[in-house]
Amino acid sequence: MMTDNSSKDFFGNVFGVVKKIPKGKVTTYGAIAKFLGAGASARTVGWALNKTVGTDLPAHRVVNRNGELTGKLHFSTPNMMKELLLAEGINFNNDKVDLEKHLWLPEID
DNA sequence: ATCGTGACTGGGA
DNA sequence: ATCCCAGCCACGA
Repeated sequence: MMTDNSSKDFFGNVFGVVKKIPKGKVTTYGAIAKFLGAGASARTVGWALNKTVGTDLPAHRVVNRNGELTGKLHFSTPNMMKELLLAEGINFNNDKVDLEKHLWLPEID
């Protein structure tokens, strides 16, 4: 439930969605932004996730539209993000996530 | 209050 | 195919 600070701030919404990403799946910034109604504020989504680093939020499951681990440099180590995804059974196409297989879209719970 | 920045996206050259 | 440019929203100073 979103009785917490969720749905109050854009950040809260992002956190809630990211937490709902199933294991072995990934989503894109644009998908989250669009789900929140912002649509074009995909940049703000990533920026919000920047604050989530060090929290329980699986930010490593969020990639850009091309499936690239754009935020890998924001993690503790650049290789951690890919390692985490690999550990979840996500397939990689070179250094990009196979969105066709693992793309997950947020939905109203 | 204004200005600048950003883990993005889409379209054009 | 790749590279560059402009637009978009939210937050910090």
